[in-house]
Amino acid sequence: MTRQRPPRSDDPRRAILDASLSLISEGGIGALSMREVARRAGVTHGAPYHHFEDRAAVLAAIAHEGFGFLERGMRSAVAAAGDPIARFEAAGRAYFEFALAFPAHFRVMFRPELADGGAVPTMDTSSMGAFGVLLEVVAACQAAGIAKGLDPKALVLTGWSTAHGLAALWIDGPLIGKAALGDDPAALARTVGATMGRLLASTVRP
Amino acid sequence: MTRQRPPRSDDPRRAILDASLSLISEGGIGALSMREVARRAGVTHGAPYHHFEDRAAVLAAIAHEGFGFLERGMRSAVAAAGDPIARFEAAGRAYFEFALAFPAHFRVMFRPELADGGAVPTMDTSSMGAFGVLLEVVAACQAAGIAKGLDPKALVLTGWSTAHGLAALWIDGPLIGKAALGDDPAALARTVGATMGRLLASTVRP
DNA sequence: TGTACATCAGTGAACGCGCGTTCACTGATGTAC
DNA sequence: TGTACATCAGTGAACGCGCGTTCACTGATGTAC
Repeated sequence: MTRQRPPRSDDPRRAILDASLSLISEGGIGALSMREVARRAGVTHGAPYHHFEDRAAVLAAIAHEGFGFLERGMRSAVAAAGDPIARFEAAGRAYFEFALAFPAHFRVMFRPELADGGAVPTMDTSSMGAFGVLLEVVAACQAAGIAKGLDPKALVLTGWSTAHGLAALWIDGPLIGKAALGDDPAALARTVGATMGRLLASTVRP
Repeated sequence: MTRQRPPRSDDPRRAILDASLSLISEGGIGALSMREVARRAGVTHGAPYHHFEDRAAVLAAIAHEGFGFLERGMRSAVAAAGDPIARFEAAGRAYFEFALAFPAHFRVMFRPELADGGAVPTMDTSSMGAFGVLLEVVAACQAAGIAKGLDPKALVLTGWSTAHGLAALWIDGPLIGKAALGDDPAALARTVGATMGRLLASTVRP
């Protein structure tokens, strides 16, 4: 049988993506330049075009990878949590932790207008996985008597907004109230998660 | 007494800011170019430098203006609302409505890394006004027996994150679940606001 | 009312720069037989 | 094992472009007296 051909060097495509990600982490999407990426990857500026058609294709690849990471992170966090409210909190915290761990992916995923016209998958299609996780979690909450009177989709949107807002505030600049609440992101996530959890728990009449 | 000298033309500084805002609304901060601004304002590319020292100064002026709009919007919305929970909802909705009404300001305010190094006021100082509004509202809630057991600052952060997240998702691209929830922003704000309000209300034992 | 001056907004040429992208080419590494 | 060929990653020169910023200058509009 025919062997798979081994990569000729250590995955040059990956090297270009990684250089792009570090550039975006440091200076935002605007700082992503194909020439600087090539410099960081230690090649000449023509080389990246062997792996990506153009700059937009690099952004599209990053967004695609990011949506995958996000969904997998949320799924495994939810699976590891206990009761329904804990699962809801876990989903939100996984979202936030994804943003912390992959800030460049996060930035690209939610700025489609910067991708030069539609190369980045729209959230309506690509994010359905992560959206679905939240829907399942909310359904489990309501089956357990939590927040029974509320529209499940409204609850999903509220939870998503909260997690996204906290992540965006953290990533895009000095967080409001950072001084008052501490600048430990894990603590912030715990604080907000616990607040939402307590609010949900209070909907259950003993 | 000496008359104030009337403006020589119709506020050219304003014209430059407005051209910048429309550019940012359409293509993000990256689309703000001094030369394109001049074109839109109908002047040559040297003219804007009579009114702003450089590109970063334009962004700083926009951010400053935005923080003012935001605080005033939240204050008047809160003042017009009734009971404490309604005031909390009103503050969050005013935040979202500000982002809808002034998307370019909103983008600039929360992307300090793009302002070329600190010309944009940091949120820790400039946003204290809006932050203070939320703190007052939460204090009023707790005085009325709502969410008594929760840390007020945690509640403020949670509310802020929710409003910011909804706004960021709306502005930065196709909102998750837009298809499921409708694409009317006012309805979204009502949905999320009402959800938070119901959660808060359920903390009150009759 | 008239004259001298100051200020202001805008002009247009010029600077140097980094960028995205293309392209003919090189050299190394693999496969087929 | 040896030879011919294909593929792949990278090279480096070249293209045209829009950009931020500077600067000496013009002309209109105001003020002082």
